[in-house]
Amino acid sequence: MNKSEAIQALTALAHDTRLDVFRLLVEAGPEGLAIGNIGEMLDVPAATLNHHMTLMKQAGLVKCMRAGRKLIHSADYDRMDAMLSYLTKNCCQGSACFPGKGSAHD
Amino acid sequence: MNKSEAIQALTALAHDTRLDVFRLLVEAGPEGLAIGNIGEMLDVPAATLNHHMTLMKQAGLVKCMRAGRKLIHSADYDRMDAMLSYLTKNCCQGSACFPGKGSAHD
DNA sequence: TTGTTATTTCTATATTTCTAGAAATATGAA
DNA sequence: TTCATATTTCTAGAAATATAGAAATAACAA
Repeated sequence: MNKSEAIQALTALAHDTRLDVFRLLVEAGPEGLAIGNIGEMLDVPAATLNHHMTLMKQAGLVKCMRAGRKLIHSADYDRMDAMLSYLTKNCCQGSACFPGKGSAHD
Repeated sequence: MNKSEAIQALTALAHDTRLDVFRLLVEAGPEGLAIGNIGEMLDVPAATLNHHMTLMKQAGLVKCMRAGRKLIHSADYDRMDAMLSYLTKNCCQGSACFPGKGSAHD
């Protein structure tokens, strides 16, 4: 992951609705959720939600597969991991900012 | 750290210049850097840089102390750690998104 | 006090992001 | 094909963020 990808992922999470969506998708696990379901749960109009999902997909934090007429969205844990890893490696010089704690991402 | 604080910290890092600033401050260590020095290093006008520093200070990622006529800014590692911890705990359900890796933030 | 350096505030403009209704498109069922 | 459901695209206005020049403020030195 490079810098602009990391910024994209950070931006994707730095929004109230999008953070809610990501958490829902993490809870939902690999089976994921359809946009319609997410929209109901969070009470967000389809067009607005679609805009946010597009950003998250572009950032790579959300994957999407069609199942019939539903589009199943799920969280990409690896991408999230890569972003956290980028932050600790490139912004915190390894574990430098976590003295005595070590890193989850060696 | 609560959700809106986490979003504030994510937003603070999700910007090209601000991410550069944070990295510079991490490299500089506890001695920190004056805004003027940062502005020279990154070639950003003082007013623009001040705007970004204000956001980062509000997000708690940057601390600031006066030393003579210079204002020394330094990275707040604890805040960064708190944000990463919030993300893994609240968005990834503990170590759920890092199978077999454990967490740096227990 | 006067001057110099460092930073912030004021201000305005430019740009980007957010929101969501309406229309279009895609899928599958009857 | 016709209909219902699911999602996306189009569109436009609203809101937020970014940029930076100029003026104001703060600290210290001479």
